[in-house]
Amino acid sequence: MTPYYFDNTRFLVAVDCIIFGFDNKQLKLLLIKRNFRPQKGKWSLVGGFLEGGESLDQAALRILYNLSGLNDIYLEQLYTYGETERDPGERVLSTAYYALIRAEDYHLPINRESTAKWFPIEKIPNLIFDHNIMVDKAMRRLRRKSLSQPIGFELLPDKFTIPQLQRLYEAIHQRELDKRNFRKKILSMGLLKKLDEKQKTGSRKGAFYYRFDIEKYNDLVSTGFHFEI
Amino acid sequence: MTPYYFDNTRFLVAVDCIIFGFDNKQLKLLLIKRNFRPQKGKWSLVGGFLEGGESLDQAALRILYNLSGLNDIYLEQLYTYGETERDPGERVLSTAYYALIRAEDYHLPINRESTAKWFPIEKIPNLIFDHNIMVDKAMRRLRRKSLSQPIGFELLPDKFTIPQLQRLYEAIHQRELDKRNFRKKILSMGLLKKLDEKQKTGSRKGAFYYRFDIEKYNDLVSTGFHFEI
DNA sequence: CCAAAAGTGTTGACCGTACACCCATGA
DNA sequence: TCATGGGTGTACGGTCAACACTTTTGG
Repeated sequence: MTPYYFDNTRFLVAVDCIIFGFDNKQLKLLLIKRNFRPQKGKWSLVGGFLEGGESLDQAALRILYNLSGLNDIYLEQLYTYGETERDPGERVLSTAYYALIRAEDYHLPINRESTAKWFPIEKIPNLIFDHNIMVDKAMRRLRRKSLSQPIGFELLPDKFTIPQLQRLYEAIHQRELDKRNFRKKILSMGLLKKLDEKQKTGSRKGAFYYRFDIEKYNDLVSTGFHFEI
Repeated sequence: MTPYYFDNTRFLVAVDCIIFGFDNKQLKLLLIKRNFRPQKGKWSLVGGFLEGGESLDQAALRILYNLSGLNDIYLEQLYTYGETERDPGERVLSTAYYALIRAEDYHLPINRESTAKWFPIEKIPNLIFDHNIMVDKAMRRLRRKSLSQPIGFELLPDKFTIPQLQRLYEAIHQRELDKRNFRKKILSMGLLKKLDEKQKTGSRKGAFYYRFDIEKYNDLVSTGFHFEI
């Protein structure tokens, strides 16, 4: 590579991840206790610095993999924060990503147990720098996306019940939904395959499991599809 | 400032602007002929490198100001492109912004006349690097935003007529709209103030001018407002 | 047999869409 | 007087929201 641009300033670039999870009741966020300066000991998003040979997306995947051991995480770039004083230590740009992970897939690595913790989204503590702003933006994006794309399935196990899915949407939108209308709407899209199996925990009667029909989804996407809860 | 992060790689960061304009018929994009290597002579978005003391937003404003002399431009960050090989000259991250400018406000500076040019959005040439991808994303964002926020007013003069506004929405969405339904919808939001003055060019009868009612808009925004065309 | 969650339909209000004719005026 | 774009109302169909009772079964 020939260097063309020698004269220009170079910058540190961080990647910070807003990691959402769902435990069948609450929408949660994974935070860590920062173990280096500045602001050591305060809660923060999971993050790291962009390295020389990797793209931004790759850096986000690396950071998530190091934390969780998971590889196939739903991930989307959110925004890049570029205020000059956002990190009091030194000037750092930060590209924020948000991730959706299935609680069941996730097991905290032993070496993280002491420092990483899930927080319900209504109880996020004060975070370092501009991280609370990032969380707010991620929350708004998740709400919006969940209305026009079936993004919620990334937060649920492979097999799930309609009441489970409804609780997820209620957690994302922080309001109660009518179960008749919800079921009607969801099923009318034709994206769920009903299984012959029932979930027996959580109720006497039991709720049928469903599976997300990814093939039908891809068909619909390719024909310009839009769905609303 | 104490340096905390010495060990990490630093990166060149560019800011590229997708500049939309509207001339009462077509939606247009302002492009420039690149006058430095690599890929000198090819069409490109307007851009520049982020400098030491400025935020990303400030860099975008500086770049727009240098090109147009305009200060109060509608500007929004779009996405940050971080592939390692996106610039064949050397590794450069690029944060893309999109801007909406009123054609009437804009006069090309003399020194740019030979190199900057408006292109109708249906006729965008091949651009350098990943700039066509940026343009596509900006176009989709503009379409989406125009449905939920009255963003279109940024592209029109202070006083405008309903048919003018309709032509803008038709250009953004690339489909024809019914004029009765459009007028009904737009006026029902109560965001337009009718003036006592008519535009006499463009038709025999003349069309009443309207002005965007920013105060009512702010009221509505603060009460959680959503509008669709 | 009872508590607790799953499952099921109907109706009225509202909204989006389709559609055709008159108006004002400059040339 | 005529060509051109501006301006207006109605009716239909589909979608959203509100609403209450029955089913299943483990304890």
